[in-house]
Amino acid sequence: MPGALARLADPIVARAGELGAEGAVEAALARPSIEAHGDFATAIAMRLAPALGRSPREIAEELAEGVPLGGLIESVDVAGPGFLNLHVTPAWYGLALAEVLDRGEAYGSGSAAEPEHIQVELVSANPTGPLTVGSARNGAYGDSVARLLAFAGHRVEREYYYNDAGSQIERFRASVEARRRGEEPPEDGYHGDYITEVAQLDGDPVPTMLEQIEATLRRFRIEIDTWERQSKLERDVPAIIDRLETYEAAGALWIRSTAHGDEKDRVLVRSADRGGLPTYEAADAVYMQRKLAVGFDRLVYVLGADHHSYVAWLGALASALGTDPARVEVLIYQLVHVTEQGEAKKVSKRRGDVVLLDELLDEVGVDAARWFLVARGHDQTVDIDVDLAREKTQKNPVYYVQYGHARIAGILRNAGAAEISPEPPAELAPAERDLVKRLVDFTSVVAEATEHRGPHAIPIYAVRLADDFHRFYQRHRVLDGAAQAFRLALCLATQRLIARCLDLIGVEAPERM
RNA sequence: GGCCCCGUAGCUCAGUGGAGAGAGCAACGGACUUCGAAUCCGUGCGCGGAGGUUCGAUUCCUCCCGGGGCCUCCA
Repeated sequence: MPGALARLADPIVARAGELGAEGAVEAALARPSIEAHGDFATAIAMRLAPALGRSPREIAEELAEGVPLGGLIESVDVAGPGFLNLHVTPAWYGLALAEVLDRGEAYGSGSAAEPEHIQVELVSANPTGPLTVGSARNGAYGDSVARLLAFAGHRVEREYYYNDAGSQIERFRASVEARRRGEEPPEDGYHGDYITEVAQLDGDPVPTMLEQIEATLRRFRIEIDTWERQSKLERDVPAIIDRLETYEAAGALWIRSTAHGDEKDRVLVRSADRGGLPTYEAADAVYMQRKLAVGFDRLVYVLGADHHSYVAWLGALASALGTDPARVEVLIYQLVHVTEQGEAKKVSKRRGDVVLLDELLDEVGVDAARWFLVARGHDQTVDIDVDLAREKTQKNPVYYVQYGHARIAGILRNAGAAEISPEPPAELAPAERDLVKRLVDFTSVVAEATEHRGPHAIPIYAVRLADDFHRFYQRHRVLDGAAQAFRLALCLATQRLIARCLDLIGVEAPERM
C-alpha cells in the first residue's frame, strides 16, 4: 500500500486492534462509486463483526472515533450497514502527489514480497513457418507478464524453445526440398507461399526460419534472452528415463505420470513400429530438469488453451523430478480466432491458411497490435477480423492513452523551467481530486495485475488514467494562475504513469503524435 | 462421456463477497479567438437459467442451457 493510503488506514487498523480484533486486520480502502460516500471507504467493520460478536454499525462508530481529523482526514462518516467513509483534505492530495513524484521511476514497483529468479518461456512456436497472430498473443501476453514480474522486483529471463527435430520439422524440410526441385510439397507437408521463398535460399531452412522469427519478435518488442532446441535435449533422454518411473506397454515406453496427478500416462519413447524415437514429452522431461538445474526459483510456461492438459502434465513432471510443483506455473490463454469476410479461418500453418504477425504489424502497427492482444483477459477468446483490422485500429484506445501522454509533453514543453510542486492549493477541484486518486490506484493495480498474471488490467487502468487527465485538462488551465505549480506536478506524475503503463505492455509513449 | 475457458448495454469487452454494475465502439444532440478537438459534455434499468452458502452474491458452490477448446505413440 502506498504511504498516502497507509496514513489513512493505519489509525483504523490500530483502533481495530484496541477493540480486540486479532490476526492480520486490513482496512482495505476502496473508492466508492458514489461521491457522497466519501473519497475512500472501508468495510472493515462488517468483516470484524462476526469475530467481535458485535453489530457492524457499533464497531464502525468506535472505529470512527479513532480517526484523527484535521490533518489528512476532513471527516469520517458511518453509513449503511457499517461502512466507514473518509473525506480527505487537500493536504492528503499533496502528500499523495508528492509520493508519486518522489519515487519517480520506482513508483509502484517492488511489490514482490520475495524476489525470485524466474524463467518465462514464451511463444516457442515451431520454426516451420513465420509467426502467426496466434503466437502473437502468446508473445504479447507472456512478454507483458514478464515485464510485470521484472517491475515487481523479480529477475526474469525469457526463453524460446523450439522443435528442430521431429515429424513436423521433417515435413517442413521435405516441403522446402520439393520446391527446390520444382515439385509440389508432399500432401502432408507445408503449402504456404513462404515455402517457395525459403526454397530460394541454400541450406537447412530451419535456421533461416528462426532468424525470421527472431526478427519478427524484435519488431514486436520481445527480446528473447535464450533459445533452447529440442534436438539438443533429446541426447539426454536416456539419462532422464533412468530417473523416472516408467513401464513398457504396446511396445512403447511410458511414464507413470498419473502417480503424480496427471490425467493420463504418457509415452516417452515410441514403439518400434512408430519409429522408436523419443516423444515431445520426453524432451519436456529433460528440458524441465535442465531449467531446474539452472537454479530458477520459478518456471513459467505460457501456452495456448489447446495445451491445457499440459497444466497437469508439467505439474506431474515437476513432482516426478522431485521438485515442488508450485514452482512450475502454466499460464493458459484462450486462442485467437481469425475471420475474414465473416468466415472463420482455420489457423493452420501446414495449409498456409494463416494470418502472419508481420502482416498484422504492417496493417495496424506494433502499438495497436500489442494493445489489442493484451487488453482483454487471457481467459477470453480473441477474434480478429482481418477486413476490419485497419478500421478498428483508428478506434484503438491505445491512441487515446498515447494522446494523453503527448498532450502533457506539449504542456511541459510550454512550461519551460516553470516551478513544479506538489504543494496543494487551499481547495482542489473535483477533476484534480479524481486524478490524484487515480494516480494512487496505480500501485495496487500493478501489484494485482502481477499477482494474477493479468496484464490486461494495465491498459484498462491506463484508459481511466488518460480519461481523468483529459477531463482535468478540459476544465482547468494548467499554465496559469496560482495553481500552476501544483497542476504541473499533476501533469508530470500522470505522464510518468502513462508511460509506465504503456511500457509494461510493450507500447511506446510518444512525445508528439 | 471426461476436463479447461466463456456467457454482463445494440456490438466488443472490463469489473468486485459490499452501498445505486462500468468503458470503448455504434446512434443522436451539444462544446474549438484560450496550454494539442486523436479532446470534452449530454442521452443507457443489462449480470444466460434454477437452487445453495452469506448480514450481504453479478462475484463463491451445485445443477441446467448455450458458445469455444482439449482428450494423438502430433508438436
